[in-house]
Amino acid sequence: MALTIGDLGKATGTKVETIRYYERIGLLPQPSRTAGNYRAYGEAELGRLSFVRRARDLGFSLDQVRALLKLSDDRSQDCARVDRIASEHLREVDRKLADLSALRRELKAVIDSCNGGTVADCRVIEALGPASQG
Amino acid sequence: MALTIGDLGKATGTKVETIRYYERIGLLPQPSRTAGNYRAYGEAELGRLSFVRRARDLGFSLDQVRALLKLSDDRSQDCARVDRIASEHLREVDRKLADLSALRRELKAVIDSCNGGTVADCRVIEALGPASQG
DNA sequence: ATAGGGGCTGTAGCAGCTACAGGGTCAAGA
DNA sequence: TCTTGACCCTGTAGCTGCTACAGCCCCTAT
Repeated sequence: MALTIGDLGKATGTKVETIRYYERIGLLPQPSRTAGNYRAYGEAELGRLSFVRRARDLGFSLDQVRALLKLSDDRSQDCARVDRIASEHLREVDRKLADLSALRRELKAVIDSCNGGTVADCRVIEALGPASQG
Repeated sequence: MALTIGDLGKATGTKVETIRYYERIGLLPQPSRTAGNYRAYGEAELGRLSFVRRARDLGFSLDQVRALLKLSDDRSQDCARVDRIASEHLREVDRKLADLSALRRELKAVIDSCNGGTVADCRVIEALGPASQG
């Protein structure tokens, strides 16, 4: 019935080392141990790790995940605090998207300017050079 | 005429520690030194660091920058190799953009589902939970 | 002479893992 | 029963790309 760390990893798509890492930094509680000192997990731990994985997949930082876990542990708390964390994360994602697409535009322009001679005439190298800072 | 490391940093918008770091990892050559063991930079180094900065701003990894620098040093090389590095980077950027906007969509959906009760009814927490994996 | 603002080296820290080394444990097969 | 091999354990070091010290030296101005 109890899951080994390997089982838990397979069930959640998490590497064993990562699970131990999460435990070490206090994101996951220390599980009980078998006689042979193996970690033994149950449904609760599976749920918690799934939560962590899902939040990580949505791009939350480990600190944010920690905060979300804490909030989710106290079911009577105001949902607004959860919303605040998520919304701030969304704003950050939007910032990253904007930055990345600006970068993409610029990179594309540099690449497109290349007409394929030697490096001496290469627009990519030239675009990176000090003379073309502006 | 020679620039100190601080001058070079100001001229390129790079922190002094970062310049020393680039030197340590071999991205910048070791500059000559003054009698008092200060690094002394000239125009060449300024150009090289500007190149690095610009490439970094375009999201190239340090390894990619290293490769680009090597290519740009040999002006007779085929431009195609430069293009290949840049194009691969572009593809990577496109992948990241796609991932990030998928993530954004999902995150937005989770947030929008919140109607603001307690955590017990919070859709955000629920969406993160193990029951909603699919 | 001294105070400050730089410079120098070397090392440790950040996120978020990942990858060992060097051992112990456990179930299955010969 | 013994042994093989897959798994588990701890602890530590590595990855990217910096950043931030500590503890020192140098140079200029007053």
